[in-house]
Amino acid sequence: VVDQCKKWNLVWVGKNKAAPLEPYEMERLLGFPNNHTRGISRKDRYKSLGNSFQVDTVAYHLSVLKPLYPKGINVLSLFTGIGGGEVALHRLQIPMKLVVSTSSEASSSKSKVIDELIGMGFSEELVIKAIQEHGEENLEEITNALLSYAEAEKMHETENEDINNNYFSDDNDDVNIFLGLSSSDEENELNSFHEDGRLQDLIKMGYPRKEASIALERCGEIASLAEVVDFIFAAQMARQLDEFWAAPDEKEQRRINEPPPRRRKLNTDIASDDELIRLPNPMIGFGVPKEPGLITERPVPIPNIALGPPYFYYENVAMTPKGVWATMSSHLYDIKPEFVDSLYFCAAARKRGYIHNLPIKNRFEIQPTPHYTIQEEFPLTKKWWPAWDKRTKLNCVLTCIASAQLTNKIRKRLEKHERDPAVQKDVVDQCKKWNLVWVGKNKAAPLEPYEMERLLGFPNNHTRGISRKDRYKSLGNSFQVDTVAYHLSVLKPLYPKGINVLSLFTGIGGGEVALHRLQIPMKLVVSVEISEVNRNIFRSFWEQTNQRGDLIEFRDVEELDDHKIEGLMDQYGGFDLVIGGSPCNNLAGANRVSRTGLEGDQSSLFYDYCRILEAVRSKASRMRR
DNA sequence: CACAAGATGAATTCAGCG
DNA sequence: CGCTGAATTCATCTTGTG
Repeated sequence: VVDQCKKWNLVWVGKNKAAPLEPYEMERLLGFPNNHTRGISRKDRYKSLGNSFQVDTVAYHLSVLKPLYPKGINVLSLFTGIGGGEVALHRLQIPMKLVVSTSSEASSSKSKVIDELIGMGFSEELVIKAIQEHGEENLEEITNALLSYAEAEKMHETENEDINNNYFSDDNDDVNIFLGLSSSDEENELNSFHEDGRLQDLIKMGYPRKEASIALERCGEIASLAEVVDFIFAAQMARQLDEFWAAPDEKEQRRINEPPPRRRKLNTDIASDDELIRLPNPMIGFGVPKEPGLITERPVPIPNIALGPPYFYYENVAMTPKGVWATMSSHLYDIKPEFVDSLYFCAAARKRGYIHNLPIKNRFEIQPTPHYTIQEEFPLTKKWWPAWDKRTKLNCVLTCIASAQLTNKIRKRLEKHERDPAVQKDVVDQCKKWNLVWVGKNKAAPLEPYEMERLLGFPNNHTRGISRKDRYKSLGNSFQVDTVAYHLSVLKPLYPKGINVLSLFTGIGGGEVALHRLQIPMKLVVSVEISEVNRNIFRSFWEQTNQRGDLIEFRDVEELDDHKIEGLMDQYGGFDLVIGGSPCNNLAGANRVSRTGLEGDQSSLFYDYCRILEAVRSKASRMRR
């Protein structure tokens, strides 16, 4: 195994889980700023990074230039690549008055060269001006033009200061003052990225050790100190607000679940009127933290037959074909679904319906809470976010992402017509459609898997070790952990000693992660999941978090017949929670091919959820007798 | 075989308005 | 109440490449 690890340069990212480096990790190893190569295909990122300088080494050699050229240097950069030399000079704080860059890769490097010119030490206005005057095709003329500009540029030397300091993180002015560190100290600080170091600093700054270490765990090791501080601060704010909302006034609560007091028009549809379930607006279910409209009693009480325990929790997409939720509700004891949009819990929308028989009083959030806006969740994007892109929330995380070509197209369009409102609107539309974030000048890129993990409330690297495509698919199909945890939080006081969980369609274990983060011990988890990669991820999580309970895995819901269920319940004393979200393939709006409704090939597995739930409930009632 | 890229709309909701 | 346009959406399939 070690031989293989050496051969392929693997690192250990989980129990028995060795994975190749991610592009952003290579960037760090080679001394590049975060996201330096982002916006091109993964393959190209590896290729470019593999062909690049190690910045610290080169910088060591180049450092002798610093006293020689206090006012800056002119650079002719051959075979520039991703600009390792320029990055080295930049980090040495040697001003680059001029960079003329050439590259042997003609086709793909043109815009890359332009990016270098802009990103490294050159005034962006000048580069844009040169491009506009000479067309982006003619590299020679552009560089000539820049040469002549350079003369004029000599006058104001210190102009470029604000382009600097995009290393590793965001605008950390506040933290800087707070820590009382000089900027060079801080750079070393951030550069070392030592976990203990960051923890020590946080404690020194007066944060409780536990809070600090939770925040570190949640933010992940690539987060800067500033990000972590931000995170803790937001969590503290959230707690205060939580206390504020803990005593809700019972008056203004009627606008929640489908209030229409009068009958609608006479209508001959088969499944209309009572059958038709309308989505609430705003989609806050029985209430969400930090928003008005919290209620503590269900408007429609749970039928006696469905009262828990055992409790159950069913989830699926909110926007289904018509009548689907009415059908699902009718098969789940006529309980009205609770529709919640996860944008009230994190920085991304996720409209989902939940049918459950849990109490809804005294819910609480898990700490620390995620950030509520894109720019706070991903501070690195703040620097590049155009003023005309008004988004503060992302759209729903799906199973597919945009190609790197789209990033390229967007950049080229913006380099030409940055100020054209029509182009801006078109770009924003594309960004919304593909859920892009700004990671560089004119550079809008899709989210990385680890960023999706953060958005959805999973620990860093939760899905690591499988192919990128599978990571996106598994994450797109998952719960938003904070949302689910908010609903499940009522179980905590009920089961201080832990619970037995039957987890259907486990996926990557969103429900279990929620329980884990609620610190509700899981004495037993019986998990059913068809996909092998997902089972591996979940088992990894189980081992990594040192769970003491038993984990029993099944592949298919078909395997779980009444006999097996009763056997398990006899052996372990029954289940306390049945949790799962059945496949949404045939219900989801993004499906152009087989959106065939609840009776579709995969989505019809909903009926297996019902069958198994009923088996569990009837056995439980017999066990009580 | 794995993966990246590209092509492939419709169902549903909602705000706004007459 | 009906209309219109805009916005959103836990995706699938084929093809080319290495």
